[in-house]
Amino acid sequence: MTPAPRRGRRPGDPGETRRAILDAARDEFAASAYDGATIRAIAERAGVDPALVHHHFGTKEELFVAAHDVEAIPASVAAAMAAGRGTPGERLARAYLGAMEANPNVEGLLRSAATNEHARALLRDFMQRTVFDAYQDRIGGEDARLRMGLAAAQMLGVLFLRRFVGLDALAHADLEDIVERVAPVLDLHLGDVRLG
Amino acid sequence: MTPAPRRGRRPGDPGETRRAILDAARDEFAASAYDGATIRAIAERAGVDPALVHHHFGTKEELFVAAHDVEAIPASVAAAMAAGRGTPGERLARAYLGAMEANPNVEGLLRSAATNEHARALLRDFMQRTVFDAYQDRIGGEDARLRMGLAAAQMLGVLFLRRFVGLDALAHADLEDIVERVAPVLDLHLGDVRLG
DNA sequence: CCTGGAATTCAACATGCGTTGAATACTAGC
DNA sequence: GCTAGTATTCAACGCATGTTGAATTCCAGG
Repeated sequence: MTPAPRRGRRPGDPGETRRAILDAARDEFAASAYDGATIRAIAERAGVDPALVHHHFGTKEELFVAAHDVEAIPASVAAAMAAGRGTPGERLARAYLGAMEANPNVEGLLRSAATNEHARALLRDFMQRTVFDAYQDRIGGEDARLRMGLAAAQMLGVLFLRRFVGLDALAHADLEDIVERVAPVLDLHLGDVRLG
Repeated sequence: MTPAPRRGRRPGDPGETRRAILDAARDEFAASAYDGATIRAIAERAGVDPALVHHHFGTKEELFVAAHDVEAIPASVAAAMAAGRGTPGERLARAYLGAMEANPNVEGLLRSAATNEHARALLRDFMQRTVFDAYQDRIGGEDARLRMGLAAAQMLGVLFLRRFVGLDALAHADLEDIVERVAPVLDLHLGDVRLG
């Protein structure tokens, strides 16, 4: 009994439609990665014609970039870290693993980075410029970036096996349980981090 | 001046063509992952018509499975580990990281597991049945599988950032350098492993 | 109230994909 | 040496995809 969708502009705020498309794109990219996600599927999820997606966001790559505005993430992670309890490693692990699991952005970006050149560049720049640069001077030593990379690798590998591969041992484990075990690794890699 | 390829069977061993196709498939899957790799590209890489790929290996999924016969990997890894030097963690790290970097199989499987359901199942089964089961009783404790998962996550995350994302700090680092830093993490996760 | 522009759908396009069936060339068993 | 089967290419089908242009409906400014 859904009334046949008619042509032409609708009454109401077009900004809402824009947001709906962005949300749909985030979810679809997270579920199927860049190459697997189709404009048609995103449009359907948003209850909209595929052509409208192009009208608002241009090409598929531009939509991907628009949907993965990662600049907002670091602030929320920093807040979670400042409010956290335990050793630096524990607070880092809880904040980052939590953020990665909660944010479809991150899942979409990671899934796509494994296959798509553009997503790869986006993730690389995000990690290097937005994350690593921010911690650079709070971590001693000349090999600071290598050690940050290894710490990131531990957390990212967990996400990979937990969400993408679905490895039983990790997929069914409690996140706090994992945090407890990942924390000492971060402390080992990073040494004494001064947070905040 | 390449002679126009003529129709019909060629003189010589057809097994060689089969092998060429398998090699091409491995490389192409490693470079572009399951969804990105096309039968046409594989065929071209092997210097062969796309239809021949189907004739020999059936559907694309069947080709993927045939190209990723991972059963042979554990044996070579075990050998590298037995001959290795250093702590258990060091030997594990060197053997597995080395094998992952040397084997296009692994790269293709990992890249594809991020997006494709079938590859995911293949990798999951490989890790659980072929790797984890083999170490199960050599590692103490009830949470052995969780700890193995975390150890695997550290190594896998390194590969992900190094090869897929191309994170500078890891991509340009010497592998032996990484081995030295990953080793204590494995020892931390796994405790005292009895190798061999 | 009228008019220019923005939002929205529809229909279609070109392209690339996995796959198939027929046609041809070689090989092995009788 | 014939004959059944296999290896190989060619041409094509059917489908899904990203993208575009025209048609229609609403909104905002004069």
